[in-house]
Amino acid sequence: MSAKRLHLISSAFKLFYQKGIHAVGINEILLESGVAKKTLYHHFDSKEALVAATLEYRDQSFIRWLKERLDDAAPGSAKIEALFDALDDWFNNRTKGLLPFHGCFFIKVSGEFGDASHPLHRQCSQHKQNVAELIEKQVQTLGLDTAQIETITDALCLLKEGAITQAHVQGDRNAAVKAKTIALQLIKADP
Amino acid sequence: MSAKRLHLISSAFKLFYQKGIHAVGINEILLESGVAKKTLYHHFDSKEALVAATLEYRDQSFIRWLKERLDDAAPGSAKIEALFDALDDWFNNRTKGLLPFHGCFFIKVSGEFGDASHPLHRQCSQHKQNVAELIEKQVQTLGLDTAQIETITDALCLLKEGAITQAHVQGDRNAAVKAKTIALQLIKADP
DNA sequence: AACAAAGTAGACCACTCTGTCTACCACCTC
DNA sequence: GAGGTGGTAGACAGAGTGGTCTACTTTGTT
Repeated sequence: MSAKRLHLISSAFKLFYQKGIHAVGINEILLESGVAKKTLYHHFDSKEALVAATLEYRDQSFIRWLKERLDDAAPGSAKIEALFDALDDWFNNRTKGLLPFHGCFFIKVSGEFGDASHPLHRQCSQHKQNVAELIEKQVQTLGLDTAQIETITDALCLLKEGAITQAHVQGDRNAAVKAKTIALQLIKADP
Repeated sequence: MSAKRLHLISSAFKLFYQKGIHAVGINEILLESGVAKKTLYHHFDSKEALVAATLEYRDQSFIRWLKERLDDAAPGSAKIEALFDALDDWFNNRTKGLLPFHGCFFIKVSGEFGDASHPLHRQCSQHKQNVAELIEKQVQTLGLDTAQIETITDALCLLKEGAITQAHVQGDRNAAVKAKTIALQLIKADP
C-alpha cells in the first residue's frame, strides 16, 4: 500500500468521522492531506470508493484496538469488564490509536446511507458483526451453555450500542460505566 | 400554523428521515411538496430552520405516539413491556402515525451535526431527554425507591437505544424483543 | 370594496460539488 | 537510457447547492 494512499485514507477518515460524509467534499480532503486531486483519483475510482476504504481502515484499527484490550484480561467476567472499561476509555479519550470520540463511525455512515442494501451500509453492518463475534469469544470464557452464550452476547451488544449512542447524542460520558453495571448483573444472575 | 407550512415540514421530514439532511436539497423538498421556493423561504429563514422544524415535529409526534402506547398499559411491569412492544411494532412497521422504520431520526441528525454545541445536535439531545423522562414515569409505577428508579430508567434507556441502533444498522427486526427480555429480567432481579 | 398576507413560477446569483484532463516531474526497474 | 508508475498543480466541465428576487395571483379580514 502506497504511503500516499494510506495518508489519504487517514485524512479522509478524520474529516468524515468528525463532520460526516456528505458534509465533507473531496477538496477539503485534498487540502487536509496536501495531496493532488489527480493522485486521489489515481488511487480511488470515486468518493464512494474512498469512503469504503475509510470504513475498512476504521474496522481494522477498531477491532485491533478492542482485541488487544480484551486479550489483556483474564478469562471469565474480567473479559466483560474489560469490554466496558475499554468503551469507557474510548468515550473519555483516554485511548491512543483511536481519534477523539465522536460517536461510532459506522452508525453515522449507516445513518447517511440509510438503504440497507447500499454497499456502504452493508459494510457498516459487517463491522458490527465482526465486533459481535469478538464479544462472543469473550462470553465463551464464562462457561455457559450454547443458548446462554447467544443470549448474553446479544445482551452485551445491545448494551454496547446503547452506551455508544447515549455517549454521543446525550454527551453522557458515564454511559459505559452504567452499561458495565447492568452487564455484570446479567452474567451474575443468568447461570 | 399554515397548512402549507405543515405540509412543507412533513414533506421535508419524510425526505430527511429517509436520506439524511445533507443528501436532500431544498429543490427536492419543493418538488416533493409541490410548494414554491418563495413560500418555503417565507416560512423558514434557511434550510437549517426547516431542519429544526422537522426535529420539533418528529419529537412531538413520536412522544405523542409513545405516550399513548404507555398510557394504555396497566401500572407496573406491564408499562415496561408496553415500551418494548411499541418499539417492536415500530421496527416492524406495524404502527400508524410513524413513517416506515429507518432508524432514529435524532441519532441520524446527531451524526450529521456531530458538534455537541450545534443547535440541531442539542435539539436531538433534548428529544432523548424527553423520552427518558417519559420512561422514568413508567418506572415510577414499579414501586421502587428513588435510587433504583434512576438506575432502572438508565438501563431501559440504554437498552432502547441499543435496540434502535441494532435494528437499523444490522437490520435486526427482533432487537426490541431481545431488549424486552433483558429489561424484564432486570426489574425482576432488582427489587 | 380595499388591502395585506400568503401563495405561485421560475429566472437568477454566487458558490460548491465530483470528476476529468493537460502538462510536467521524480523515481524505480528492466 | 527507456518506459512505466506514482506523483504535482491546477484549469475546467457540468451539474447542483442554498438563497434572492421580480412579477403576478389567490385568499381572508376588516
